[in-house]
Amino acid sequence: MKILIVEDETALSESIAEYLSKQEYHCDVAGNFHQAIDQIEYDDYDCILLDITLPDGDGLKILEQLKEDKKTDGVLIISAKNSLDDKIKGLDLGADDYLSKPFHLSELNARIAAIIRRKNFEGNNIIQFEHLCIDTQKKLVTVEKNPVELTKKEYELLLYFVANKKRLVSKEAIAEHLWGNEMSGGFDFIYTHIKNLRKKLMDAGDADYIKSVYGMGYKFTTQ
Amino acid sequence: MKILIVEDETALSESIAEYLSKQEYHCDVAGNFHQAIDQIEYDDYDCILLDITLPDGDGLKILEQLKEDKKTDGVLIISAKNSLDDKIKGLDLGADDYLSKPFHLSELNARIAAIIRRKNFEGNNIIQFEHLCIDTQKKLVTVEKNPVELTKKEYELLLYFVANKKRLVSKEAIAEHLWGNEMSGGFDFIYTHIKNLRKKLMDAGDADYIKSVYGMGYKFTTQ
DNA sequence: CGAGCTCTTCAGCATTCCTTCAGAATCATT
DNA sequence: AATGATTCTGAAGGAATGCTGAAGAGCTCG
Repeated sequence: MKILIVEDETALSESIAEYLSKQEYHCDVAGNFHQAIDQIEYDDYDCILLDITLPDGDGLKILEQLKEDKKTDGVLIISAKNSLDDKIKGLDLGADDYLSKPFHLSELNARIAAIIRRKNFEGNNIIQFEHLCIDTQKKLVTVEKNPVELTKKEYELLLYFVANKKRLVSKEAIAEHLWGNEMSGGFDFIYTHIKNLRKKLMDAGDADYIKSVYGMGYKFTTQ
Repeated sequence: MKILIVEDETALSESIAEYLSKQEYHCDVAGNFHQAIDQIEYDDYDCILLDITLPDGDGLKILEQLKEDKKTDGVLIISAKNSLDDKIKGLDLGADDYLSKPFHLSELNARIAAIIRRKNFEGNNIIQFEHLCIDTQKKLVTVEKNPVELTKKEYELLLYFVANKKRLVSKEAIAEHLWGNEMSGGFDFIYTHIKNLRKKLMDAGDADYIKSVYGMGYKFTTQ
């Protein structure tokens, strides 16, 4: 579960990040408007904590941007402005919830849990990424509505990629995740599995989701 | 790790510098208001030890200056004035911590370690410098929001430059850092890597961050 | 036990990157 | 301006990494 914290007061964002990290969330912090836009552009988050009062651009503008990209799911607004007006504006723009400063971390935690629960329930165990669709209950994978038949390892590999979509993952990380760091020789089997997964996905649609990064690893993304 | 010590009592500043140097910190000393301002302007520090009671200007003024430049991160105030009033003033102006004279060097060390740890945690994901943005987790580099694809060595080189931004770095230092002082011939590979890195950064944005200083080395900075 | 599938190993090939080098360009000094 | 030192550039060989297809090993199920 990845959470983006958009907050200019470093003391606050830090303590939130520290607290949430202990709750097994993976946190990124953006301290200003531009960082936030960049992060949102390059990664997908399960939940975004958004401070409306940022120094270099109104947090509401970020929300507008998110609305354009249809990514407003899971946005929780944090703000010192607890006027009804702001609250309405925020929720109008598609935010999921609203929390006024100051707040207890435990309450924040509860709200986040609620948002994520709702998102998961809504998504009904179906993970979607571009034209790729994974039904984790039926273990059914489709690309552009064409079914893709994967082996167990290929399926696990795909899930790992999707869970870390748009992120660079090293071969070591993949190996550790799929084989539990019992590695004998080199990374030959990873090459083979990736080759096979790639082929199956490209046969179904014709986009190569798996990008190789020389000397670094792989990145599951578009283009 | 670079630390600036702003302190007029040379006996004290010297013993601090000596102690911290042994802890693998790189120390600069400023003995008065103007020296401090110059140093801060010229270089970036991971931590600034600031004595409030300076002869030619109040240390708090330095803090105000730092606040204007938004560089108050990592400031540790040292002062004989241990009144609550001064403490509050200092922390209000954005200082991270406050230490009253006299103090044990070991305590100073602990506080510095805490500050640097916190700063690193903060900067965990994103390093930003002008229009350059480096996400160290995703290993994603952007200039003016354009992604820049770097090779391993180029990426390491960039990280080294950014870690020593605004500082003159010699070819020898770069070589030692990237190749671990196993050098065969001249510095031809550095030339090549810098050329390539420069080209990629300038293709993405159009500012040359890497300034060559004839006979000295390089400086990563603007203009 | 053996057919069918999956996982792993391996060797050869392809790609990308690192380094080297020579010549051109730049700079400081005379 | 001329000189020598330093830096930049583009091209090319070699090293490292990744990809591919095929074949063997392991597993499951009738």
